[in-house]
Amino acid sequence: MERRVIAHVDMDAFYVSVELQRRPELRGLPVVVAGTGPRAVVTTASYEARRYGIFSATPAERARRLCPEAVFIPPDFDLYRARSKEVMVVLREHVDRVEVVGLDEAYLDLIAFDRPRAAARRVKAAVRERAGLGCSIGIGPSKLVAKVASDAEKPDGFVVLSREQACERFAGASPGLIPGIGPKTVDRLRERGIETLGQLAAASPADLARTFGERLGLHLARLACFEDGREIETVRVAKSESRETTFDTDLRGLDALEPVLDRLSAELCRTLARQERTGRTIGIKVRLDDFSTHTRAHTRDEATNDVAVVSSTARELLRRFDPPRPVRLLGVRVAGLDEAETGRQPHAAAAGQLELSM
DNA sequence: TCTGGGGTCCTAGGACCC
DNA sequence: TCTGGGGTCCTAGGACCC
Repeated sequence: MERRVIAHVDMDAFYVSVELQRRPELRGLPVVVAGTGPRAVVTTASYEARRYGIFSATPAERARRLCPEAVFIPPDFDLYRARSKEVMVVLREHVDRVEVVGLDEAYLDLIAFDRPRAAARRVKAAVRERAGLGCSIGIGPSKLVAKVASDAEKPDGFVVLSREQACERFAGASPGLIPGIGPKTVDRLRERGIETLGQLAAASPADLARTFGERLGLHLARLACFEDGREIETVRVAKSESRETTFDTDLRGLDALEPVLDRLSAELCRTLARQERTGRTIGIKVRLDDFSTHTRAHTRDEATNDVAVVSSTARELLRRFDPPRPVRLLGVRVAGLDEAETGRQPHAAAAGQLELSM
């Protein structure tokens, strides 16, 4: 494989840092960006707040109990999006090939630089100077090593690792350190006596394949050795777009749910229309009070972003699902966005029905 | 103390085609 | 009466990421 030099830039406590720029008097205090409703969760916590055990996805109610003195700020995503764009502009001024990941992360292809480390230092300084924001940077031969390196010493980190150094440095860490190995997989690994990355790296790939399936098993074996061949993708095109909402208290019955479905459909279609995108698959998502999540979808022959079509399809899917318990979350999704400009031919079966009905 | 919103990718099974 | 192999498309659920 080609030699590669990749940097991962991770903004430090991005949303909180942006908020602190307009409220500098809060610097050094526990600050939490979180929604206001009874079911809100923490979006970002300042490093001071993290010392109280408050992290992303902590329920806001719990965060308040953990640290009553903390300052709570409702999220302002329009602002974060705007500031994110500024940061990405700075990155692109320094590096040709940039892959943006969400609002606060990016991969940089540094292969063209004689001195990639110096280039990354310049990027870090420029982000601070131009945007007034701190970031952590990791550099490695793959996205995986770069990402883990950027996480290793944040905030304000700067870590360069070879694949071998990454293996050595994190051999004692939980497999959950690796992006892609989540809580469920960590549990399953622990059940098999694997508690560290070193143990995972030492496990036989054949054994892993037997327990986790061919694909996932071999994938885990590779991840444990920090082997990762993913390339930097400078353009990403969304394949689906959705709107969803969690109710402050559970809703029951179609009469209560359908107006919400209509509102979500309208918002979604407005966005799609503005971007001149259409999709063939219309779906709904329903989370019940027991937190079970159900999806239903219908794929049409023609792509659409027509609110009348999306709304009525979503209503029909909901009517057919007929939620058997109180509903906590409702969502609408349009997928298969603009996959082929021309649209597809109807299925033979569907075409047959059309003929019959004509 | 229950657990947001917006995404991606994978799997498994069924329908259907050649 | 017993019945292929490969491929695509679609749906539903689940794991995971930021």
